[in-house]
Amino acid sequence: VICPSTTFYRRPTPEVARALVGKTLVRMVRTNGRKLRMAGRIVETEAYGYSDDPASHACMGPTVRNKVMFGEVGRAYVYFTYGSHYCVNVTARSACDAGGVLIRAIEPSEGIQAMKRFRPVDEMLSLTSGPGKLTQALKITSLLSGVDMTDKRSELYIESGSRPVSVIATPRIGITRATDRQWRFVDPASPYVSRKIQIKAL
DNA sequence: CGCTCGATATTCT
DNA sequence: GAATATCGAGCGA
Repeated sequence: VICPSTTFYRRPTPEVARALVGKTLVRMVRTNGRKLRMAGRIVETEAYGYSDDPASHACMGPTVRNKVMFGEVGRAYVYFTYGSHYCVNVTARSACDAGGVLIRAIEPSEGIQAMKRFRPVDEMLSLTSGPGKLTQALKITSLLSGVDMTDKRSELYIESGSRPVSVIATPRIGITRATDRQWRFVDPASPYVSRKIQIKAL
């Protein structure tokens, strides 16, 4: 098992977002000298980029919060929103400027008991089927912002996974600008996608 | 089931 | 002061 390198992330952000569907998100937690591994298959992503993307945190230029998006690719950009939720991105872009890929949902594969401890829920399907849910289940906070996700030694990283049979592009969710862009990428076979796939109006 | 609405704090205007 | 890359309780069908 290998980790996609910085080369993988040095491409147009929507292309990276699409390619990340099927990869494995890994979270290592150290507790009492023990290593605990939690992992899941990425089934939903969204691309955010560029100064010409009005929906992106980066569109107004670098600030204290978003500066990671302007740094090296393949790093974690974690932010806090709506007063109670964290969201995790991987930085990615082709050339200058900025960009990142929001990880919106994963399908749990390893360390499920641990995830349930960090995020107690009745329904298994509610464990990691959303950007704020999966960060809680994997114990991801802004303390992890900036970590190198191309490195196995990190507490949070991405491994190569299995290629999905198909990937569908839809408009992004929860934003008010640039809603026409098809920059959300979903594995339609997974029950863990955060919302039903929108059918195009005829 | 599906939809509406309120919580809550960090960030930027 | 306003907005926010969300979630879940509460309601009605």
